[in-house]
Amino acid sequence: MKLTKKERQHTLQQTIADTPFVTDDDLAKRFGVSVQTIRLDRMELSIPELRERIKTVAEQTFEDEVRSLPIDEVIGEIIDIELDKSGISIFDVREEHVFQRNKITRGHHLFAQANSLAVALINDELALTARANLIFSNPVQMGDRVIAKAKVSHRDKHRTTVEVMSYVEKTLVFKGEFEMYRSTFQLGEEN
Amino acid sequence: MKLTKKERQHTLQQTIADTPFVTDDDLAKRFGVSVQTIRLDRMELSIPELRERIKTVAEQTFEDEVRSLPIDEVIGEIIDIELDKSGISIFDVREEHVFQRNKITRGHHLFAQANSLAVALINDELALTARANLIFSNPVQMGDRVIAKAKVSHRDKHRTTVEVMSYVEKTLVFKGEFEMYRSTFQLGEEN
DNA sequence: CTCCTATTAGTACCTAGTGCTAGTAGCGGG
DNA sequence: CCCGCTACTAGCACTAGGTACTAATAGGAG
Repeated sequence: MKLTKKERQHTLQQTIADTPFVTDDDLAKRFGVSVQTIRLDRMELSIPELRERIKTVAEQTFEDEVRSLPIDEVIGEIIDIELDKSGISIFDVREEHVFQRNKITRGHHLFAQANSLAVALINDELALTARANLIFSNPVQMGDRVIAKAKVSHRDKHRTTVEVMSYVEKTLVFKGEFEMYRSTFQLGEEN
Repeated sequence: MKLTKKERQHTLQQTIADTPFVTDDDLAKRFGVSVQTIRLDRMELSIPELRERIKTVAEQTFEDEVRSLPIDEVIGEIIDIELDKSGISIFDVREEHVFQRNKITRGHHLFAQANSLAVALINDELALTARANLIFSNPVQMGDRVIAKAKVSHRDKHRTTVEVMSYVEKTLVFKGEFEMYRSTFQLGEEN
């Protein structure tokens, strides 16, 4: 038996969300209705045409790429940064970041957020972590928003020490001291 | 004065690389030639049409999204383990684990491997990292195989200390001391 | 029986092209 | 001076994957 309009529209929405590169023609065949019906459905649900959907996805990538040039490969979103001084990043803990059994955030994600932020802070061509001292003071649950605050505490010719404190609400959940190695040649101008 | 064919084609290639969402019409106006000339240029340079370019970018994103989900559970492959005593895991460094600029492994992947191994060693329901002391003694390149060896060095009622040494060939690249917190209630069977 | 909803069919038009044929402008060689 | 070559331009038919619109039909509720 065929689906009702409501059922079909609901399924349609799901199908397009899962496989956005599908044409009206494909959909019509899949649901056993005419192309026009699919078009009416899309209109009612305000789903744009295939080309617009593809374009949106592509534009997203392009924006991401442009944005990710300087603040490259960061875990968590950097919301404020002053090079060689301080920075703040946000990391929302989702399903894939926790232990399945107890829904507690796996330590390496907190480390990754803090370490990424520390790397981003360094105003040099090359920045590598040389040493780190970590304290995981409180477990972080799924759904928590972790705010990491980093501050450069010491700096000499080749080494920069960064202190990162990560909080959920007002609670300190992680503290890390990162000794970062910098390359000698500095670029000076950066954005 | 106008550009020669060679100059135009070279600039065209650059322009499309920079702004892939540009139509032949736009390009024709930009270079002061006809649309047909642009089409001939694209053919000679085997540059696909706008829609194909957009589609390629979009497909890339879509694949990336799927791929980026599982930074999951155990990082690296555990090849030997004796609970509460010692363990070994292998981690092959690929493209997605390194900094784009210098192809050096990002620190959090080495941490993740070591920390995962430390967690796996603990024969308890709940194992959380409480503290860690890390030394990244040598940079790890793309393509390297990192072998992490973990050993339990100390154990009391609630805490277990695990020492992890990671090597590429015979070179120590990472050393970590993990203080792990265990839950009291033990299950015995685990994998 | 009539109104309403759901669906289908068909037309004109759009964009950003491909594929093809044909024409022109300028230049060098014989 | 015409011949041939390269570079460029123009036009037409056709394509996919649509939009926008009109019209027709089937089936049920009141």
